[in-house]
Amino acid sequence: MDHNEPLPRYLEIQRDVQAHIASGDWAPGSRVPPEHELQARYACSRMTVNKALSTLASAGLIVRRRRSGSFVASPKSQQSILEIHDIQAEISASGRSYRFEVLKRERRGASAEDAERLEIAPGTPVIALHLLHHADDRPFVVEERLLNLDVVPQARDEPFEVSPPGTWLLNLVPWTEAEHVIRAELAGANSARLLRQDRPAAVLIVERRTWQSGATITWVRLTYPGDRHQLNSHFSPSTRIGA
Amino acid sequence: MDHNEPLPRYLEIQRDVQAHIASGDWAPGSRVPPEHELQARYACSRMTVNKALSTLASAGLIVRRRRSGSFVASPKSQQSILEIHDIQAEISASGRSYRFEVLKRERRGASAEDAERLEIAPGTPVIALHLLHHADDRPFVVEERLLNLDVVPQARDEPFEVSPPGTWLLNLVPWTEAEHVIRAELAGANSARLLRQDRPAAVLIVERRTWQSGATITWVRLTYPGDRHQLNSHFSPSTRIGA
DNA sequence: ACGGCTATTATGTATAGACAATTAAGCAGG
DNA sequence: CCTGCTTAATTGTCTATACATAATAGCCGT
Repeated sequence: MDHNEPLPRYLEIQRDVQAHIASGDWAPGSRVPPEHELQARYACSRMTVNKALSTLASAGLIVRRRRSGSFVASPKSQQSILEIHDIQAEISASGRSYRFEVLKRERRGASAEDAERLEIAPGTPVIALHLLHHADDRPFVVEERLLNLDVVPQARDEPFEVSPPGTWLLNLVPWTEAEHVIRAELAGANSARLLRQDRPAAVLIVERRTWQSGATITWVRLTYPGDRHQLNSHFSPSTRIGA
Repeated sequence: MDHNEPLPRYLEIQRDVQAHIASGDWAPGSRVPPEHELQARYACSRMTVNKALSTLASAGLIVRRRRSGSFVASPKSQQSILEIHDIQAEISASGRSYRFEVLKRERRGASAEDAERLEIAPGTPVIALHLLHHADDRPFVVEERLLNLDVVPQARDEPFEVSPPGTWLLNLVPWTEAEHVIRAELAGANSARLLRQDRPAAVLIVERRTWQSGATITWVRLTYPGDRHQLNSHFSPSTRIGA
């Protein structure tokens, strides 16, 4: 068939550890067994374990410290790779005050549109949200979000009064894949009103989907006033190699 | 000071190889010396060489094949990581016909603005270009570009008649870092005219800078009609590890 | 309590050697 | 000339071991 031949040992170990992390079995911040322990468990040499863990470390899934041991990286560190992200953090980082309001919160079975956006079956329970984020009391971005309750059942009764859903999710669920679609549009009546733009005006629309090992966690559409916001991202081809 | 202590051997080798690639000394497709040769040259064990080369391979800078050896990767493979990219390829891939015209081509000493965009000293020789790309004979995107002749001297007398500069660069120079700034604006008179938009209209502006080991290669501003184009990107937190 | 010394633990790097897997290249036979 | 076999080059993986390095934890003397 596909790969009947056994995986190399280091990959076997690597995936095993990865599975523990992805499943939440080993929570962010918790300790990964030290090399000598894994060595015993998998009956191999320390170099083999080391290769597995070093790879995971360079991929950012775990953090390793001498004498202390290896720890599951907090989702925080993943966020920095995206660089387009947590709105609360983004605003706070620029020294402005942050505030958000929930315009709508609804639990429902997925509509046809919801189902397409989350790549799930219609009728699957979801949470639909509309929010408005403010920076220094000026409207900053409109957020429309769908949450897949099959993947994040914790959201079922979460009121999102303290933390906005983006921040809440980042602290709760590690994601393994993301997709962005970005476009420019003329502001519609509704977003212009919410964002207090004089029409005609341009808006920057970011639609993002996030997955955790294959299952869609959330879909979000962010509508920014074009003249007041821009996206930045800086990256290297893959793992950074040079200095 | 900073790091007086010597680098680990494997990093020393890794950077040495990387330097040969970045400088163009070892062109894309050319062969990297086999492990046993580097082992002799650096007077170390093969595992050390292996670690250096394996890292470069996982970073996509080289490709390794058993029995054949290791080869400098073609910049082509790096391109797929950016995913926002070669306009010619993007249009051709969607089955439309591609055509471009050079509206302006000028060689000059960097102006204050040029200098800031390329992060170079004013007066450094640059090439400034204005282009218009067409898909199926409809205007697709306006390109404004600056090329740093210190890094890419080959561009000095390149007429850009066959390939547009983006494609030309991708095939010539490997990049090690890139930065994007994305925003939405109302179309100005000039871009609306070139892109044949009815005003008011929204445009999506992408500004990209590309570096090769610290030196800015090029700055480019792409202006897309907002209603006819969107950016897509799909990615995992860092290097893909799993299947 | 506080400060500093020491032992211990875990990772980081390196070595020398071994065998496996892949495949290009050359060679022999038709 | 083509076909198939053999050889050899090169990377892939693994082991066992060693020493270096960082940092925690505990101890000790004040």
